[in-house]
Amino acid sequence: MNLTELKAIQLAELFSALSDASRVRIISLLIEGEMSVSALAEGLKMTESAVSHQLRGLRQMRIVRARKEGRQVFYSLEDEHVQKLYSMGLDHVEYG
Amino acid sequence: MNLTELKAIQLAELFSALSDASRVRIISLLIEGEMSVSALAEGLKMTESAVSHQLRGLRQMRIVRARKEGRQVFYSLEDEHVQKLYSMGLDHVEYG
DNA sequence: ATAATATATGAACACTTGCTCATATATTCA
DNA sequence: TGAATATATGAGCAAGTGTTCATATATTAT
Repeated sequence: MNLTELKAIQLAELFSALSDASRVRIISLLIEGEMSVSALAEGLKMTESAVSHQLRGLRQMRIVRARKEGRQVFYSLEDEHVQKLYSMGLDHVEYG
Repeated sequence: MNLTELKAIQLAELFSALSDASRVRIISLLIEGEMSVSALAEGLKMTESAVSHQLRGLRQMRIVRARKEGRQVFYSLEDEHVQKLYSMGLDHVEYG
């Protein structure tokens, strides 16, 4: 297949989105529907700042999308690709 | 789904296997069949030491398997899970 | 306007990661 | 046995990551 270095880097970046337990947990919540930063922070027992920092990275990778409503910002998954990767990975961890 | 912290960590570890361009390229070569450390090093233009260090990590994550033959060690993918993650990720990068 | 609330951001720091270089181990060959 | 070859490993280091803490920005309520 002779993967180009560029694509190797892009692939690595994509998988990096799920290479941290906090981000995995954020995504696992967003799979169930959109959530505000503070709701995520409470659900994950993380500070809002830490969640916000992670969301920023996920936003830049186009993994999540932000929707502002008043002073809250609701995040949701950008598309179904990451969700598919997530569930395939979970299968591997659970029954692999 | 209420992902446990343990599973979040395991998932993150699994995706970490593919979160670095060198490892992605190693895996992309191993998808085509088993290879010795030196063949990988040459194909990837990496030192054998660097390749060996990465293979060690992949071995510990049970992503690759080692088969010794004389003084060479041939590596191959442990199962098809990672290959599936890889090709799904590649789809996303190429047409996503 | 002022205060309160929700989120974002930057700096700082501890921790991790991936490499190089030197060295060790194992195997084959002379 | 000793030299050569293939791989593995440990130390050290530069670069990257994820958090906290302080502060900034935006929005709403009084």
